Amino acid sequence: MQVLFQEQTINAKRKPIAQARKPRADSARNRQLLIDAAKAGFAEFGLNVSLEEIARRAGVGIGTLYRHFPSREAVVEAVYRREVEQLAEAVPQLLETSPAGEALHKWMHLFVDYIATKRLIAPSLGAAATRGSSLHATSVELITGAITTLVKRAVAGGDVRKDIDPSDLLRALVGVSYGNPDVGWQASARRLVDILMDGLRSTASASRIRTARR
Amino acid sequence: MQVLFQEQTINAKRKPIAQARKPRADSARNRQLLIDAAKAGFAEFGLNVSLEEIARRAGVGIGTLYRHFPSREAVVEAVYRREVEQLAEAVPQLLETSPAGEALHKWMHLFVDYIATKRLIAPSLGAAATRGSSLHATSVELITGAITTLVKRAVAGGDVRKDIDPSDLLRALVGVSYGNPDVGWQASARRLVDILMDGLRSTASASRIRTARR
DNA sequence: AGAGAAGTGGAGGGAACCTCCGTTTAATAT
DNA sequence: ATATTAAACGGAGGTTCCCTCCACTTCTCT
Repeated sequence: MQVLFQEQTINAKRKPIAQARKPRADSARNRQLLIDAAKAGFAEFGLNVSLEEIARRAGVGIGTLYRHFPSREAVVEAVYRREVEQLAEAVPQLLETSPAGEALHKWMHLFVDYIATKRLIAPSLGAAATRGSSLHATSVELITGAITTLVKRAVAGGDVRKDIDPSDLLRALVGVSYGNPDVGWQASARRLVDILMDGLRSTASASRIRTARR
Repeated sequence: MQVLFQEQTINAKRKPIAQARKPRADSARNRQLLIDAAKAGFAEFGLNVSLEEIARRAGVGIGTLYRHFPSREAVVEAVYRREVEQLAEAVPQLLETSPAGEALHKWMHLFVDYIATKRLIAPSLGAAATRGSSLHATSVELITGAITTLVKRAVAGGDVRKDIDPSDLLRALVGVSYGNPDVGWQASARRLVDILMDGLRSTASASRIRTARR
């Protein structure tokens, strides 16, 4: 006790300016585990999985979940946010391991998966991601950046035709993924992506399909 | 007991075919009270009012609510259904008490209110009212019928110009009501409705505004 | 008026939400 | 290496909501 007091006196000026200590490793890890568990839970039980089930799957206590995410909506938003980030982060990784054309193709399939989760959680995402929100803006930016990079590289590598506007391609992907809300849409979207990719590759008919300007 | 038996014997052939007895008065009344309470509850507390709160407001037990509506979604659907019915039923009543032009005008304001509730409960209406459902079909039919009648009468009465396509007008109303999801949209929609009505009345510029065919 | 069908109310069991706080653990100081 | 301590953890438990069940009441029809 005396020692304690002495120490305090000696270190009285210890924190003149907040010098944050390194964040704990387990905290970050648990956060990731929770997001993974949430995504899996949504997929398996639908949007109304109990938060306790999510915590159980992540192998953490319910209190931990609530410390990381104060509400259900915060959980949903985190899942969505990470989904978009992964889509963006996949780009360099794909470009490293595959030729540019193939990288673009694979990414387009990832995009279909992304839309699948987005559709699933959209109702609960609610106001957080409406047109105009910062979340929405960030997502659009990240995704546009990703596809632009991929297209540029594929064009540079001669894997796809030169007259591709990345925004048009993105619109095509969205169009392929939305609008058919039946059960088989995901498989259908995948097939359409493959066809789209074939179209991109063909240099022969470069003049036949003409994408609208903007 | 003997009497009982006799009666039964005498009336043995009472129900050769299911002959429903008249539904009880209190049942119908409670149903209405519940729908009213639900609409009020949604407006006051949002879409997640507890069903118990709704029952309380209606002055009935929770059991009664559940007998009438087996699920939350059923409650929401009933509210929506009645909203549409009221919109249709308002027509003859308006035409009785107002000149045809004014009746149309008033109805258009009712329509804005209708959209307000519809927007509120849409998320929970979910699959029940998607394009293609019978609920959706019925609603479109009722509403189209209503506005068509009103327009016809107003034209016949000389209150509005002759070149009005009811479907176009309906589209305009929808356009005026959707698309601006901010807080002031309802007031804005009302102002636009008034302007629209002024436009309908003016016979002078009948050629200036030309509605697209279908 | 009396019988019985139909409807009612609300207690109660179960599930999910969320808070609170005693315990544990990782990061830092010694 | 050890001590210290801020940060994070876990989960019991209070609260709220959901929904079922059934003893009781009320309405309709004879």
